[in-house]
Amino acid sequence: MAKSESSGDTSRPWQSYHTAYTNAKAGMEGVDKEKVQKIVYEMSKGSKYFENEERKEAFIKQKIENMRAQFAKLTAAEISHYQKVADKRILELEATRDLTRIWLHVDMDAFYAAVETLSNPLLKGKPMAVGGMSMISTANYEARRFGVRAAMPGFIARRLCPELIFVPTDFKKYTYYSDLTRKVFQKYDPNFIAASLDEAYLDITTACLERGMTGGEIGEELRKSVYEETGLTCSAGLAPNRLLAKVCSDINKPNGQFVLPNDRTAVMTFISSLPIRKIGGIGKVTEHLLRDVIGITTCEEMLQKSGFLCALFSRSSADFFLCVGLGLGGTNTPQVKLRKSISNERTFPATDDEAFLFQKLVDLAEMLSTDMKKESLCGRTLTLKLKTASFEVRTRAVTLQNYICSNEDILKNASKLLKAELPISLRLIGLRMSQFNEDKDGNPSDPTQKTLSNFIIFGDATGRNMDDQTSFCSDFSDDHFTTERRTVSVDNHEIHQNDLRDPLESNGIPSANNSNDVLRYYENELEKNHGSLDNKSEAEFDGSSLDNLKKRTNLLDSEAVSSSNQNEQCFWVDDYKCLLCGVELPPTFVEERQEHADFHLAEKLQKEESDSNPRSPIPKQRIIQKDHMKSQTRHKKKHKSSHGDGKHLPIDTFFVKSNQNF
DNA sequence: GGGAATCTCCCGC
DNA sequence: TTCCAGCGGGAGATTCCC
Repeated sequence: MAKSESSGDTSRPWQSYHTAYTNAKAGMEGVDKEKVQKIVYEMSKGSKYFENEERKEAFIKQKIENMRAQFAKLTAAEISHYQKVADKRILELEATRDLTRIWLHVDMDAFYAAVETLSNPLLKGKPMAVGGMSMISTANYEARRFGVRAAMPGFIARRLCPELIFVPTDFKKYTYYSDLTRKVFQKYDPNFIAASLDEAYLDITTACLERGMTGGEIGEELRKSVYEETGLTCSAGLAPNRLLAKVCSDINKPNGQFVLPNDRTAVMTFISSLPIRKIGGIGKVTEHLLRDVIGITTCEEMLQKSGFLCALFSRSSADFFLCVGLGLGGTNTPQVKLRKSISNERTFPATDDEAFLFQKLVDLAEMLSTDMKKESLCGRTLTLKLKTASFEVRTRAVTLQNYICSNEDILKNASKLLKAELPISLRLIGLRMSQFNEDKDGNPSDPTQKTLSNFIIFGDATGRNMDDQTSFCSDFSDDHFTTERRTVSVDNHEIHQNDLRDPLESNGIPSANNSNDVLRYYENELEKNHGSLDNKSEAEFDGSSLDNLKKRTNLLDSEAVSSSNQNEQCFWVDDYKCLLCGVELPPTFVEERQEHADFHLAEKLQKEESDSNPRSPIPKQRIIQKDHMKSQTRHKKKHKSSHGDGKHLPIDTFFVKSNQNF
């Protein structure tokens, strides 16, 4: 959605609509790019996705503006200083150049699509994509001629190519063929690095020496061997390091290879006109930042403008950019890296149906637990990922006292995180576990370090056992991250923690396989909670459908999970009339009702404040409200900072990639 | 101030 | 008709506690 610098022609707005799939990919030469852009734009315009892309684009624009302002403020003395810093760093990096290794990057051609064609020859020669209407994983070369490519929604792909054949993904099949290719790779480098199912890096220096062959000859032999073993073609790139080998493998795709000699001049010539976007780790955002702030579009310019890179970016980012300019990349075989996290996520039609959302959580917890057990993993940081109906992504994490891997433990903690976000309309839920037990033997460790999480979850930092704390953890008071309130007053009626326990708590967790059970369980819980309120005012409830029940109990439920909804003073007579002032607001006016309730709450607080004895305790509601505001402020601040400060580029990308590619 | 936890962002396949 | 994934990695910023 980049309404970027080039979007001057308002009669052709699609020209500024840049997405991952409007960029050229191998096999897309000759595609009418403008036609594709126009179709993609027309089909996306007005959607929630489109609106979110616009929001994201605005943030990037702001980032660029911030960095431009910094750029403009640089004094002559500062520029001179940073140039010296850069020159020194370039010399240091140059000294690390190693031209003794020969790296080969092998990339299978349209892998998933090729495998599918292999198992169904009728697909041969026809435009085909692997995936579904929502998203396609890859497309064969026939489909790419229409502009269809990976990471494109299927419905757009079909518009571009009406005769497109869709084939569902079958990872078992791809893994099988991937294993076959890896057996071949192993012959050339037993320590090869598998980057994905269809990509690998091989250090073939030893193979070249032992066989008296050049890198190019080995590349040809390896590709032939892969074809013989699998019936699939691949492309290869040969270069002195992984970063360059990766770039090279894309040059003669499909079924070809490119050799970059182990010679400094050859490397520097190769890199000189190379667009920065070709480098792994430089994506859309980084490309825009470098181009629009400093005017860098080629790798060579990284060196020419090295002083500005050092002035505007963090040390590690600048280092990465300078390495790119010098054509340096990884030459050593890195140690085998242990897995850092494991996750599951699922997309579904956007909904705010809490029973549905909790059922999704049940499913995800079970999947995650199964996956963790398969790999003998136990972790202590659980992250809940949410994508709202408007495509906003949120994550909420908790670090636990003990390492966990059981379905029950995951669910118990995940549901607490989710509860704190309700009510919410979501289109995706994900669960990720990290901070694994290092010994990987599945035995829970007992980290005794006192942490904020311990405090939050256990109410103290003594490291008491979770089971001992079950009821407390399930208490909604911990949703407010406080330790003192074990009951909450609702108009003089105390709701005990057990009355409001987590519907997915381990005691009585419904079967993950039976969504009806979950729904029934959830409904029971609603009714239980509701019962407490019934004591207050029978007149409010007319005992009708579950939907009405849910609507009516929403108020109370929300109190239990969100500190923003402390509207105890507000009751809706006949489900639409405020008991306090008589204003009529139907249940569908959720936000308006909330605002109205907040108004009464504020009114009440004001009254309490003026009436209260200065020495008496602060009213509970105020504590809650304050907690909430604090939390809100924190989120707002983060939001602002993460988008407002263009100085620090996410280095991770670079060094994640540098780890992979160097 | 340091360390841990949390959250967001970026990237690639 | 359908209407933008799932997974993994990690840096940087911020907040909080000690």
